[in-house]
Amino acid sequence: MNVNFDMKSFINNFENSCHKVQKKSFSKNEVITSYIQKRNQLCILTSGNADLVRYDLNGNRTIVEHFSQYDAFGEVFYAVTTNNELLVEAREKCEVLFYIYDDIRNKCRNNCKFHQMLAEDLPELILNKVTDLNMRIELLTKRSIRDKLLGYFNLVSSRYLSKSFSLPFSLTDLADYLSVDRSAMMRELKLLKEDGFIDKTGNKITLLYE
Amino acid sequence: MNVNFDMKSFINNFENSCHKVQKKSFSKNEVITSYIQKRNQLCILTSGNADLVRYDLNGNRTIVEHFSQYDAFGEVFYAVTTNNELLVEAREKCEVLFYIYDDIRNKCRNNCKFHQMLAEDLPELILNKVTDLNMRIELLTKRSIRDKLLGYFNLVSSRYLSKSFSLPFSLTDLADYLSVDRSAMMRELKLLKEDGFIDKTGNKITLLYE
DNA sequence: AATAATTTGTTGCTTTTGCAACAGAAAAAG
DNA sequence: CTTTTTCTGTTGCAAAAGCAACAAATTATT
Repeated sequence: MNVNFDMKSFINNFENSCHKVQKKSFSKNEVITSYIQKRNQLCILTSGNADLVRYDLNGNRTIVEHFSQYDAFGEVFYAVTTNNELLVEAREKCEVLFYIYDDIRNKCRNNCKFHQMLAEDLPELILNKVTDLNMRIELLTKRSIRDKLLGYFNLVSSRYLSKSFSLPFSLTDLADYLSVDRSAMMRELKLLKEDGFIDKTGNKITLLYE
Repeated sequence: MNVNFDMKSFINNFENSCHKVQKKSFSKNEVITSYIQKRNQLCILTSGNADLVRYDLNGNRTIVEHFSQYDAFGEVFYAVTTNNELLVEAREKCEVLFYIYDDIRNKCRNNCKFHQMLAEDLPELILNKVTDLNMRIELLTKRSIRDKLLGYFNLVSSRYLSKSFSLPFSLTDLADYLSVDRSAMMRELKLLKEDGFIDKTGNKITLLYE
């Protein structure tokens, strides 16, 4: 199974091959889409970055997923079971392809290349999503803020193949992503520094262990 | 998109159409499979129930997923990124179909009905898995034990279409599933009773709100 | 360049959660 | 049927996390 599905070349080759696919631009903090109603929509972020965010009744914000270039999102990947608000918000200027589907598995009526390829590669696309979700679950099941932070840093570190990296979002957002209190997280970051596990300057982290 | 993929009739119709598919039995507490090595394996639980369990370095046990009849599992659904032990353990006597694949998207070399159908329905199967994972994430992002319990009870309640239901696993296991300390969870269950939110006799729960 | 808005960093206090330990109930094994 | 094992329910205490509030720094906006 090809786990290295190349969204970039897919987009470049087929983006314009179907007139049903719409491209839209969003500026910072705009809502790209919501998962409240049932929309048969698959979205691909072609530039910028965005978050899938949930606001619960207590006013807590959770960053459910973070999207960067060529990530796919939409209700295809998320059968809505909750009564909470689920929004995709642009973190910066974003370009997004919207693909409205009839039946995700079949080609669209126009029989265009875009849909044909997408239908073919969808299982893989979804499997990648599953991998992300599983990593997220692994993080969230860690019992302490310290373990969540270290778990997250390890992930980012192995993704960038480096012990030094910049966080893809602000510390405020990181707390919402790890689902912990921001000030408690800041305290733990300080302790991690004091205990010699990490170095931290702004949002640049260096892992000092292993 | 047909979200009601019927695994039961799929199994009944095609189980014996491919000699590559193996059926094995397991007794309570036996390890059905592990996710340590890369095995090209998709498993379907045809009877009994089992858990995907992770043991971390601190000795904490987490129930990552709970499987009952006709649930599918295996590394297809879980690109292993962790260095922790990931096991599927039988909770009771289980029967499991093992399907070793070459390429999940293509038919097997024998061109049998089983693989043909499975390849066709796989996207749907995976989407169901994604839904489960998202529900799990929603539970885990809740900030307190109380909210995790209520969130979980709501899920089970809506699945059984009843305010009264038996928990699918023991309270010890529930704590490992919600990723919280058992005694703290027991305390919170008692408080939920005292505060009139739930009724509880053994592992039978009744929701008293709404 | 000046002002407004957001994010970071910090702290004291409160609440929640985890840990350890144990007795009784229930379930499994012999 | 008896013994052993696991699970439930409970508690006191310790540790961790959440909350609230604020100043300083950074980043956007006009």
